[in-house]
Amino acid sequence: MNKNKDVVGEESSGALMADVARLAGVAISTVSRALANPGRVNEKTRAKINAAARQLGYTPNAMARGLRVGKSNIIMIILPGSLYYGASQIIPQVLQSINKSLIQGGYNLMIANLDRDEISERHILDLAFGGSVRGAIILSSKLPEVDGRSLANSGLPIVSMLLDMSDAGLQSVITNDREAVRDVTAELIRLGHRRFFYLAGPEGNYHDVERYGGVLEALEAAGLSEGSVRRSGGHLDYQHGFDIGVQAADDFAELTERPTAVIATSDDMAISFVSRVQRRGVSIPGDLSVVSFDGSPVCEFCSPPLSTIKQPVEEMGRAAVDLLLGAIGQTQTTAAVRTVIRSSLIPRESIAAPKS
Amino acid sequence: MNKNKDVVGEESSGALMADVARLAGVAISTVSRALANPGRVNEKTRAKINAAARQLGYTPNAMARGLRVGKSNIIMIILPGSLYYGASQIIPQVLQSINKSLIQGGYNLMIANLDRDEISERHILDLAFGGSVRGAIILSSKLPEVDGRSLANSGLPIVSMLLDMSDAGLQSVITNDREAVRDVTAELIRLGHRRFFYLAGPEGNYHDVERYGGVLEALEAAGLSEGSVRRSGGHLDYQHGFDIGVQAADDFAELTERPTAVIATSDDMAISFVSRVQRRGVSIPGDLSVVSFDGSPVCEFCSPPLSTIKQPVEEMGRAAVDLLLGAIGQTQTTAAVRTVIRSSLIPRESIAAPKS
DNA sequence: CGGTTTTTGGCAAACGTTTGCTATGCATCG
DNA sequence: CGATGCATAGCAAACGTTTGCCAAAAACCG
Repeated sequence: MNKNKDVVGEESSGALMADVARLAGVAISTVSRALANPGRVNEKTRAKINAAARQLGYTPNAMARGLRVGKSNIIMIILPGSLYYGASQIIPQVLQSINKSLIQGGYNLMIANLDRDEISERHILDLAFGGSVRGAIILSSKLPEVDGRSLANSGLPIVSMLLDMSDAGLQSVITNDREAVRDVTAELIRLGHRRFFYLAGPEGNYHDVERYGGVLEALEAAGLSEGSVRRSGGHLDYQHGFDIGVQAADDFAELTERPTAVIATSDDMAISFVSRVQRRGVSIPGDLSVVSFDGSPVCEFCSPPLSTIKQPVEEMGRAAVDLLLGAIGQTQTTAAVRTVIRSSLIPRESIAAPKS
Repeated sequence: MNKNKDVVGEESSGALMADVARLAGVAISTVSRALANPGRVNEKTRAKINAAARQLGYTPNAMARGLRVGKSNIIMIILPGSLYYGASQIIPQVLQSINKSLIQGGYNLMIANLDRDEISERHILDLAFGGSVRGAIILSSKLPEVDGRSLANSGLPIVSMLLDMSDAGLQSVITNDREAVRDVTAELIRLGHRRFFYLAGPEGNYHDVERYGGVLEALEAAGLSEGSVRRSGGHLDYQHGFDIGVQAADDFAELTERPTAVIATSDDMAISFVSRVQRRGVSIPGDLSVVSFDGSPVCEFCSPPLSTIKQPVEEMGRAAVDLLLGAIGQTQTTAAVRTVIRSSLIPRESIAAPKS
């Protein structure tokens, strides 16, 4: 469009390596080596080449490079369903953390959404098999697989996050869901609670299984029966956490012998649940203690401030990237391992000893 | 690794177009045309080719294609700073909406973070000038620019979102910040409020300027002086919304003649502010009405439920993608236009007439 | 049935890098 | 002083597609 006479010889097509070579008075191959390799070219020539490159505003073409070396520098993150829940920032935080680590390693992050349809699976497989991406971080329990192509044998390094998929042969970075819930349940028992209300995620979901497992372990350890806990929810996804909490408040209201402590599998559930039962006159923590999972910052500003188990999202993201980049470096596929990073309870006023 | 004798001739390198051609007994070029072009090849040959492709699990190499045609199918979204705020899901929602629309158009989404450092700017410029991306959606008021390369003259189609950058020549998809705040302020005035407290975003920030402008417009229209509103905040970024609210609660407590209505520029600010002033015995909406901006779902479950101006994030995302893909189709760069999608107030219990 | 048009398929040249191999220059060594 | 080695630079062949151009075949027309 606009021809500016000065230093930036901007053609609409952009400067090529050949242009740089010409300007610097060397061969193309020398330019390539000067820009990428370390000591392969004379320091003086390199300086000349760098100057020429800068003057032309030269940027190497990533696709040409990728084609030649057979590698891309793009990592794909496979997200299940929605990117956002009610108030939880888990996924965005993961994204942020992963992206940051990736960039430091010279990689770029591409988003892939794995919905329940075949289209999105095919899309992801095209990315994987089409050489577009160099590795994947997956936050879903289902590996895309269509028409005999499966992400599992794409040859790509894959790391699982949040879910333990080491059984499926994937390096997994997870938190100690079960243990964390067990500990907080034990603490509630220690405070004197004997009847529990559990707000469940989708039936069979990894997190729900683990977290509920934690509750049961604590009950058993304290000699309490499985009947001490009532489940609510179980049919909705985590992204509908608010709805689950609202529903659960209704369920709760109908109970004759009311539990004294609530364990919610996500902050969203806890937040909407608390809001609704308070409206019905239930006092927290007077009548009911509440604790939930995720560690959303907003919990601090609820009334009362909500106790929550904080997931170490940043650390998990970093760890996942480290593992992935490590795997990219190797030729060997390392045996699947679990990397567990501990969650920790942030105790706040929503927990107290039961009244009676 | 494992050689399976059956249908999936999976070499570690993957099937090539040449393999498909050989299996189908045609030339490479015919395969290319059969897979991409519409009517250029006989229906029967095409069927044979499709069968062969499927049998081999063939996936075209995206980088080779990209190199040849000089185009990628990746769109980059340039995000300023953090991906997550306190409880607001604006950015994740944008991401989700954009990604969804993009995939339908056959494009992929790459994330680029524009921090305040030169590294990230350079990174983005490399992406833009290196042919990696086909277009960009930017959520920042600053266009990356380093060493004479500037995103502005990268030749890429760019669409701005949330911020009006039509002055800088960018198509912009925005909401009516100013008007929405003006209307809600007017409504508060109508209810009888005369003294306002305004929780500000960072000084000079587009959204803050617009929203505060809306307040002032409403005041003026009602014949109230600019002194009717006190500002608090202004030095922190939106991502520290909770901190702003906490701070503002302190400021508020020190005022001798207290405002009766609060207008917060983000839900986060409102949430933490409300939490803190309630603790000091301020009753909402009895002593103080509160309204904020964003429309975070969590506002419904605050006590009292918070009135908030809901941004049409999904729609804006869709619109931005439509514009971008439109611009990609054209050779002409269309003149910069603003696309405004209206926000709307979700009225809840946090607003009432002032006491006296 | 020869000539003309239309369809269909193949050849080979791009696209912009990287990199193995070779050529050159220069210093070092016997 | 000739031979050997080492550093540096250049040539040209890849990488896996797409596509302009041409050839062959088929269909159509007079």
